[in-house]
Amino acid sequence: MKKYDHKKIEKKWAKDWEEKGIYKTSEDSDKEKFYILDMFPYPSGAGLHVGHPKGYIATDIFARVKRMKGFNVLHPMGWDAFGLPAENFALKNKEHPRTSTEKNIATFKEQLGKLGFSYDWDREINTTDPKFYKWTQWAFIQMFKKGLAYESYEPINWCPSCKTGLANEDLENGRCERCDSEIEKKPMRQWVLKITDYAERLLQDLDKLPNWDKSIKEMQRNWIGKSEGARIKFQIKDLEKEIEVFTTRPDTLFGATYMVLSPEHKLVEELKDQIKNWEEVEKYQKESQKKSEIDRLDLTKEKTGVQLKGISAINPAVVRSEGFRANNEEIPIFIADYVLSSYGTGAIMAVPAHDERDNEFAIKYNLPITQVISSQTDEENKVYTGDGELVNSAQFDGLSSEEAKQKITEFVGGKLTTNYRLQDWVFSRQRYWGEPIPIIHCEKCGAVPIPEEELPIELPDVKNYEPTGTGESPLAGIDEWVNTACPKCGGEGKRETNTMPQWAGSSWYYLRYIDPKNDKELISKDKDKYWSPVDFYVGGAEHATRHLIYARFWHKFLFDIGVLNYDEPFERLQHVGLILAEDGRKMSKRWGNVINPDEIVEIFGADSMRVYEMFMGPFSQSGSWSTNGLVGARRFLEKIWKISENLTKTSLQSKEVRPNISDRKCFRKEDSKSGEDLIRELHKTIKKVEEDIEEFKLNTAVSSMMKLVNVIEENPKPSVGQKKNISKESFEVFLKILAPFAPHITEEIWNQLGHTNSIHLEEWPKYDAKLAKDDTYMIAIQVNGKIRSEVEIKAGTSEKDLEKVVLADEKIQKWIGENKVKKTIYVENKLFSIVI
RNA sequence: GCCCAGGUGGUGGAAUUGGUAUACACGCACGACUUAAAAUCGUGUCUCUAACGGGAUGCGGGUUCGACUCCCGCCCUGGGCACCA
Repeated sequence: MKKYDHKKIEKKWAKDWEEKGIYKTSEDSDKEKFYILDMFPYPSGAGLHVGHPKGYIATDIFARVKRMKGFNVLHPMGWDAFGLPAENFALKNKEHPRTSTEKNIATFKEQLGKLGFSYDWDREINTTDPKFYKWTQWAFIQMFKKGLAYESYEPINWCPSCKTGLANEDLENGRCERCDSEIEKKPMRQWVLKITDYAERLLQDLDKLPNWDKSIKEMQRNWIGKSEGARIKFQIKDLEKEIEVFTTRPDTLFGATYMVLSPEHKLVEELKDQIKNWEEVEKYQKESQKKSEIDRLDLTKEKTGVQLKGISAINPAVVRSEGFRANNEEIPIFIADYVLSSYGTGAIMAVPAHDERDNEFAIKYNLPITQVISSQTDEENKVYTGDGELVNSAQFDGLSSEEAKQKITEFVGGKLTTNYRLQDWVFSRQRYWGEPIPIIHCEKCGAVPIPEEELPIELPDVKNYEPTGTGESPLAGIDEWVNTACPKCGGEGKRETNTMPQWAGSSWYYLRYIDPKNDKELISKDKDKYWSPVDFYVGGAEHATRHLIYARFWHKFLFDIGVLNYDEPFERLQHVGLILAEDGRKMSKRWGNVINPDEIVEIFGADSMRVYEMFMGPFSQSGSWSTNGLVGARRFLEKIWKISENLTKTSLQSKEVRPNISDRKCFRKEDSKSGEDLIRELHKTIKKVEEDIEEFKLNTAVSSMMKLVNVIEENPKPSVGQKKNISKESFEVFLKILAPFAPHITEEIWNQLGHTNSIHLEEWPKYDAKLAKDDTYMIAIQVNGKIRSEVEIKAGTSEKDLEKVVLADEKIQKWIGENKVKKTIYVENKLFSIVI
């Protein structure tokens, strides 16, 4: 018997497929299209580990099935190659990010090449390719022209010792991870995209996406964070200044007993001369800069704040209610870090009777707590955050919260508004390795976009990747590049030296695969019409909010300016769970627990790895790698190899016409004595595998095929001396459903069985619905919810007939005894329950 | 802390979505083959009990003839929290 030599087989067929180009996508628009996409990888220097391909394997299986079902499939791959690691690598090793990136891509591509993926590499894209980022820059210019890109001073984390901006991830307890210096917030001129203009649509259109994971939609809803409320202005006493607050509870306005500004609020600076305890205030502002938003919002941490002494605000509702002027008309103003400048107006009215945080703060600083919504509990100082009937609210007493929200807002000249937690997107980085922002600054004309015909603005080479010390990008040091003419007036201009964030290219890359060579436009109308949207998008759950919201935003924008025909990019979305190392931690160089797929492919073969990764567990769940577990997948393939060996020995003499798989005759009874059972099992398996793949339950698809193989092995041989336990035709049907999972071994066996075409170009087998069902069932019999016996029935037995059999059952009679049967319940073909 | 997932044998997991809990696989034990080992094949493998039976799906309660599944309250683990990719 020949050995299952995976190395030889896998190499042979990988070469063959490439030569024949069997996975090339066509533009044949008569066929129905299917666009299935993986989130493209960042080609890091570390290469692939066994976790990366999990999602790629699953989409590859799906793509292969769709091809077999006759779809024109687009299944491409590319590289998200701008980003910080390449730049840091360049800093250390003085190697241009372009060269290190190219090397990494080559490594990734070689590794992926061993895993049997059916990508159409003619459509490969790379975000760092000027031909690609020309269109990233083009899209930015369109946004600029529509007023969606603007400049603003935004705070960044600044390390005064490294003289560079830092990501939140590079911080450790508010200190620089590298040099341990304390971080400052430094305002930096930034380009910002007005994604908030799209907040409502991004939220509403989630309803158009029934085939997205519910949890991801929920996370996006919360990220967008819509809340209805009002903006209300509070006068500062004796001064010509106002504080505007956003509140979701204007109905509780009479209960506002103090106000809080975020420490960064610009009024604080403006009121410097009136604030008597300025030193204390300034100190608090500095302290709060060090805290992250997460710390500031932590409900378990004790609230802190400082009163702005010397000034106070007037509660507009109280002051306007004649005869109601109590001592709570004038209220103190605080700054406290539990109020964020990025949310609402950066200022709140505090209602300690009806808000948890305000309540905690009020108790700590001994501030009055005025109940204005009646609640069931009469407990003093108890927070009640629900709606209810107004009390202590002058002429509004007795109204419901809902009515009062509108009436009180009106009464004080406020405005009912909607607020979103979503913030505008800071879209510039003071880095080298990113897309140059195509803007020229002119003293006369301001920020001027570069004329479209001059795109792309290529990233120039720099001598030095070191931070400039001013926080500007290394590009700022290249005078001959920076200094240029203003495209509008021809006068002196300076190029924008900020680059785009790594998210830019990934916000629209999926469109480029559709039309990768188009030099005239981002995408041609016809191709967009045929291929869009992406039918199925698979990737990590860590992208649930940012990447997926950014991409939806760009897509909607491109739709609005007429580039695209539909306003949602991804029809179906599925997230992939991580593969952790055997020790349960993330795979990382740092822990020394990385498993390289090259080794696995070498020892066990790509097919075994593919089958194992799908079999590990539910696709979206993370789990630990186990090389032991992989052995099971390998054994499964070896069993199949063995069955095929027996087949080729004994059955090749029977020359068959190509079987018509929908014809039940092709599963011949002569398979064996129990051929009928085997045929049923085969049809059940086709059905199960097909349905499971559609639902992305790839683990149970594999297990059902394993079951079938066990049945084939157990199946008695038809006669002495003959080793065949399944007919060639039936086995070939099985091979076809296995082919998407294990493309190499199935192709090899298919070839050995005498076929000259590729199994991957075969049609997906159709199952016979009648044969995919059992003809007898075991019915469990319960008495008062406990299983007491079981009976076998033929399919189609009526409930009445079954009841007779059940009640005649000795064991059941014993359990019923003298009791009366109150009720019976029949679950078809499963269970019969008796209640006594 | 907030948002989103998840918790089932020694291990990864299955369970037609309220209907026989532990499919499939790994591991382990015993047996067959072998001079021997590996590989392969076969048998067994949640737990208590001599048995009849009983108990188990993170913990505590509830709804139901019936709960891994639904509801309430806890505990633990993972992902995200806006400059990681």
